Amino acid sequence: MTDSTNNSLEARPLDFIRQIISEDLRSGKHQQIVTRFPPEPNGFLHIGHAKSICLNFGIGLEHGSPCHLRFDDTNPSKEESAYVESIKKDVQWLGFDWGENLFYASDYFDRLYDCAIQLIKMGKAYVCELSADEIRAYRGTLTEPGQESPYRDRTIGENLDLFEQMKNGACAEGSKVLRAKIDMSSPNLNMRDPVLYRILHVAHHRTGDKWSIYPMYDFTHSISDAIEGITHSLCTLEFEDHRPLYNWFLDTLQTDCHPRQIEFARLNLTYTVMSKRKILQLVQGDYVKGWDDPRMLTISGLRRRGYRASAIRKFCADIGIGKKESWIDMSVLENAARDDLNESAPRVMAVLNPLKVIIDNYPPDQIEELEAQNHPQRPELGSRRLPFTRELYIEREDFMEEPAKKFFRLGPDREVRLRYGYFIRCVSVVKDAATGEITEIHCTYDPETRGGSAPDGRKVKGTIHWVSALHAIQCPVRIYDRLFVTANPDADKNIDFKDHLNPQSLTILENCMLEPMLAKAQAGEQFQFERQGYFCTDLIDSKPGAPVFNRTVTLKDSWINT
RNA sequence: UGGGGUGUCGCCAAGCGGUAAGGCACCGGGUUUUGAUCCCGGCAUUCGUAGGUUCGAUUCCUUCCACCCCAGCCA
Repeated sequence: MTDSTNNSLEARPLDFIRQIISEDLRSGKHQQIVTRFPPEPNGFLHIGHAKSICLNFGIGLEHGSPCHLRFDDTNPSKEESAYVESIKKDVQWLGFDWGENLFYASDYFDRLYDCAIQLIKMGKAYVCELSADEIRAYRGTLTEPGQESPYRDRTIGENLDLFEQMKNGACAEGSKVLRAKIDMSSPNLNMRDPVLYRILHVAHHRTGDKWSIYPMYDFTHSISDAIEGITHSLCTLEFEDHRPLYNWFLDTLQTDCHPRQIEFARLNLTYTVMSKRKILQLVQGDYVKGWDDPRMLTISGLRRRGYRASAIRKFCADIGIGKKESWIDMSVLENAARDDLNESAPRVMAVLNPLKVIIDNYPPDQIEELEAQNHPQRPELGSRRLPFTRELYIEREDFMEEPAKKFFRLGPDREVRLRYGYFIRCVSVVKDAATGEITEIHCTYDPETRGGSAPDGRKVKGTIHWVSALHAIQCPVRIYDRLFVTANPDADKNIDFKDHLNPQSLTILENCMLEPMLAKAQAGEQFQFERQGYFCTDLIDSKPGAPVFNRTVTLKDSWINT
């Protein structure tokens, strides 16, 4: 099994980035490669980040080369150390290891400052006192060139002096910025004298109040990559326009290392939103219960939902890497979870919506123990014993008083198999006189069919799950569904994406009846509830002896589609 | 109307001048004490468009079309 998994992985063709890397190694351009995952600690990681993590760390694993984890912490007004911790936890949980290579852009603030001084001395940077609005106005438009700032031709000495003042906290926020002197008429707006440093009188979660100026992304990122000896700097498509600027910094400063920036398409998934801004709105507006709400496609939400890291890695491998703006169907993610859990999750019986069954001809005080396999395809996972008694619960959906045409389950005078139990036949139905609701059904069992097969060879169309009423444990099960009802919640700019929220994304079932061994389930343990889906005990809300279950994903169901 | 990108099956995605891999989804059939899994089979004479080069083009050239990104002192 492991072999076939490896083979299929090896058989997978290389994506365009891995092709470039292979060629760089083959040609001798690089002896070793170094990649990096550079998150900004301003939120939790989500499935889109997982794509980048699997790419960067995956390449590292494939080549026995390092992949750095570097926090791009240059905007203290939005960043927190709590996010740093959650990001480290999630990357680790996904199964990746940065080893000694944990870095922060803020560690480079001194060197970045030196680079800025260097640019000023080269006449390639200047202190500009235009306001933010003026800078925008001077930048020009997409079709018209910009105008040069009146401060553009200050002397080097003047610039040095003013930048020093900015650094010392002598200037008000917004009063000055340091800008690169490139080309105000460049068709690429990023080259129109981009801002390098802005004044921010904000304490930084790592450097405290040492700085009152903070470097901007483009400047910081390119130099940080060079400092760390990154060979391939992988980022998403929207940075394509920034590549000339990335290169300009490294060329102008003549750094020893000049990484190659390569852009790939970010992940879009149907029935969800991926932007941090929107995810933050869902959290802060209490549309979900926190960053790790199991409906969220954050790494922590998926973990709580019951996804294993291996499922997320498989998903990332399945979707590939390209430059085309793509929308991956949610079913691909769900399928990755099923595939992964099908192999590993022990099978168990759980009745979500109980209907009492009384077996009239079963001795009232008798308790039998019936053997059930933990995983029919993997006998090495062993078996367990299930108590069988006169009163049971079955799934309400498994009984129809007037069975539909292809309904294989229980109905009046119909016989079905209780999984690992007996064949039972329904003999009568009891209803609530007032509501007409079925309150219990009476059946008879065939003692000859113990274990589930008939000596006379007769067949039965359906096998249903059950649980002994006397022994079942009652506990809540949370049924999660997709968070949005439309495939692309933010397709229409005139409609708030939150209007597409699925009101049924969470249903809490309070009196589910589960087989007794589940009382001992450990937090985070995954199971297959036979014929229902994959479920796990909630990491947060489960108490010892009182588990709370979350539905990770349903089983495929060809009946429901008929 | 400036610049940068992208267009191969419903959704992803291989293909790198020699006659369209694979996954998801879907549809058949088989096995099955989970209507699950598993197993077989089907699923683009066609690669955004129109031309050109070539014995031969999804792959090279040109035209046009469509879509995405860029005017933060965010990343």
